[in-house]
Amino acid sequence: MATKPSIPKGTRDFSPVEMLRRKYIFTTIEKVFQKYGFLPLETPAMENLETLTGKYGEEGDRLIFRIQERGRTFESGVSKAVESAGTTDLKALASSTRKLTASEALRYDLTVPFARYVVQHQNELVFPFKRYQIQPVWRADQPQKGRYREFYQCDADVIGSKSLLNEVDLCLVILEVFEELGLDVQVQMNSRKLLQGLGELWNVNDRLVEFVMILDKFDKIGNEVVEEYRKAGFSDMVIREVSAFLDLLAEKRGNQANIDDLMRRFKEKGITSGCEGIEELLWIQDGVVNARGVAWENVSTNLALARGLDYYTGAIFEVKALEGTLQSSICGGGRYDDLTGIFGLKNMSGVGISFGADRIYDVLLETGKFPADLGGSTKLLFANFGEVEAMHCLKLLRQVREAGIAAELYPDQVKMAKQFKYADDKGIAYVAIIGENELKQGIVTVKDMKTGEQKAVAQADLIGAIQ
RNA sequence: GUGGUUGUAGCUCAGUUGGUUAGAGCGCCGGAUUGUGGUUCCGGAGGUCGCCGGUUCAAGCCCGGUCUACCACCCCA
Repeated sequence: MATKPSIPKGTRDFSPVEMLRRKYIFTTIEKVFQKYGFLPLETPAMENLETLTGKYGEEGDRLIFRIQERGRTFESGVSKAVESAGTTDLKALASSTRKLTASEALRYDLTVPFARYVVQHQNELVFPFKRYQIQPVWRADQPQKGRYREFYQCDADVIGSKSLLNEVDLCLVILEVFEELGLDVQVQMNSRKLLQGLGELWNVNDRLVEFVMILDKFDKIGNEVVEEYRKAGFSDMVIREVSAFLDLLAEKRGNQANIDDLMRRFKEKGITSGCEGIEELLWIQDGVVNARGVAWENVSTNLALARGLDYYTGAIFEVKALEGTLQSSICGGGRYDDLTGIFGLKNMSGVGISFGADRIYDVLLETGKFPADLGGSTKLLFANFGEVEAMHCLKLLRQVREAGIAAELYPDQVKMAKQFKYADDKGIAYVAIIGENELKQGIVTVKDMKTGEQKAVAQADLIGAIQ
């Protein structure tokens, strides 16, 4: 017997009901993007491997799905590797074999392909270039709740402008999208410059990435990060400073006093990056408040926020749902000063955000926030009484459809119970009955499936009867 | 990639210290109702117990492996 069919791990099928909900999310996001002047872009599912490698850090490289090409089997890769390396040492061969068996890969995110696109088409684009992109991405990760190997990202980026107005605009996009979706969220901001300032302040810049990664765990494990710093071998001075800093943070996160104090210390020591970082964050916050007319307490600074991506250089954002049980972020983004530099185009600063549609879906489902009626279902079903009646219905069917009403004719002449059950299962609002009697009299019996009421109307009045 | 939990009908789950033919509810199909769904009543179908192997006279139950989903780490949307 054939084994049960299945799909690869971390991937999903989407049923019609699920698709209606997903489209609701996509169109909500897309409408906001368009309203802010972003234009659509699509790039291929696969990129050249070298376009992607080295852009997401060591861990990211491992999570890239490589495509094994025709005629480049693992065996041929191994033998070529042995040939060129002149060794049979397994470890030495592993990496070169991988390179020889794949030269293409599935996209890992939308930002890097976007950067590649900008560089390739720099002469045709109008800068600042604002694009949005809603497409699936793939990661060879270990699946978990809210973590898939194939999922959609909804990105909006502005490239070719250093203005912080772009950051403000993107914040407004985030707030508007979640407002439209009816979801309470917390938008957290931080700045790479500020984090670098901290590094200078405590003299840990030689290990800044490691330092920041541990700091990022603060939200999750709290003061245990102090222990992590100790384990990682940071000096007593650093540990003392950090833990005092964290105490302040826990007490009054994002508090003005906290930030003022930090600013004062940056100034004393002449740490310009730290000062800039703080000034920028305050400027962005002012802008958001100014635009909306009111302070928005759900936009806050989180000095312990980091984002793993190597390319962020300025402000960074992360959004978490305040409802539901999902702890991971549902939207993230930031400024990157030199993303296109690696592809040969210098001085192209950009800033972007990315919505995780699949996670947003999970949260909306869990919290019951999807609208009850997402449309998509037929409004009127013509019952089928046989060939003569069906032929007659086709005319009416066309009229109803021309009026913009989704309608269908049951394709088979089967007993009424079955046709009504079909209408019921599909959530069809009305059933039009034209049997022998109705045909003779030129009328149609219309049944309201919700109330069960039934009335006979002239066929010319059918459309009026179902609105 | 490392460690842990899990898997029985389409769905949610029972299944005793290993012991005849593996159960329930919901759903599905048929009938009561040859022009009426959602309610009611009657009947029916559907499972090599995730997959492969082992122990045993005997395995849904014990052991090993593997896959999936989930959880922690890592990282992230």
